Amino acid sequence: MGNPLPRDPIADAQRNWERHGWGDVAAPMAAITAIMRTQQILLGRIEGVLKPFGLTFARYELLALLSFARSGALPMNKASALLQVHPTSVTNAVDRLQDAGLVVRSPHPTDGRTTLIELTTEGRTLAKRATAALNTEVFGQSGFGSQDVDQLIRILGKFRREAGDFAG
Amino acid sequence: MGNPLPRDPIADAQRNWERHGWGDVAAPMAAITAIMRTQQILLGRIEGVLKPFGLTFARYELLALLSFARSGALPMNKASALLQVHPTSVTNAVDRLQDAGLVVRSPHPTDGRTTLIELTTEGRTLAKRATAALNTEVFGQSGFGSQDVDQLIRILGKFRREAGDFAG
DNA sequence: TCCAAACCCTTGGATGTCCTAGTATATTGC
DNA sequence: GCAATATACTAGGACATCCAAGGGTTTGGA
Repeated sequence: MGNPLPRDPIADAQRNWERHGWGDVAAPMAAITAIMRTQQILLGRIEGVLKPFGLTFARYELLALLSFARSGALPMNKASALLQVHPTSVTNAVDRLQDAGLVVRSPHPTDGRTTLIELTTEGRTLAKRATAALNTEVFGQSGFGSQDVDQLIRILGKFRREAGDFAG
Repeated sequence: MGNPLPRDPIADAQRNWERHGWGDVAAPMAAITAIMRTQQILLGRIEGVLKPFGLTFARYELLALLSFARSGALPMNKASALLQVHPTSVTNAVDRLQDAGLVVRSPHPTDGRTTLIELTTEGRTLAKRATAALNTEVFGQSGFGSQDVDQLIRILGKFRREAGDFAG
């Protein structure tokens, strides 16, 4: 699945769009396709780094989120909102993290509907180690120049706000 | 799963990273996380537009790829390489597209190992209609400014080349 | 010539995501 | 106070992605 192609398939697609009379949306199409592909590449790198820890990106994200919560615990619906994934995805991740002994479910003290997810000691330790690995092996050598990083944060931040991700 | 958050969770994460002594990689982490989230938003829009056509993004991509091939047919391994997905993902997509009558498998004329995927007439028609819908409803109103589109294409193009996606 | 290595596709299994529906608990309104 | 509505989580199902392994076909070197 891996050898480099002789030509950029996205640039080719953009030319195809123009050739078929869709020149007005060819550039945004190319930009969006590039985002999809870049995400795929980055996710692959991240999963590769996390694999030795027995973690996937989805589980890592939850672990990291918990590790930054003051108490090390969060309601499931809060985690779902912050991670911006469907509640059932959180249920799934918690099931597996709990099986691995990294988190535990505990009842909410006042709301009987709510379940709290709580980091165990091993969970907290693993989150720390996995974060260190990601920082060194992925974020520290992203391949984006410093100015490009700023541009991405600006452009995508504006996009996310307009898409209704957050107020501000 | 949908109300806007009061604050940008990625900006919060970036602050958390800085607070924990990872200031040197906090910005790339934020940029990468923003790419992941942006991809998720865009994929959601795309799937929403394709749903009425009975297509998913994976199936649409294959259909579109075939519709741009001169002969309307491609070997499966070629499709796998161009779409940059695992061969088994192509097998899966072709199974479903074939069930829907949009493509057919045919043997390669000279290489007995290879299977060609070929568009049917319905497949070609549906590809056209789905592309028109995506152009109008997603690419035509991406929310990215024209200069931002250029920046994204430039930054992500460089990234993909350095990641080994294509030579050039 | 002929057999081992390389290549192509598919099957089976693990994960993750979403949606729909169902159960349990809280909150609201009359 | 009690019924109607809203909220929180989970079970089951549809899809997609990857990896590992298996069976058929081609290629290439001894």
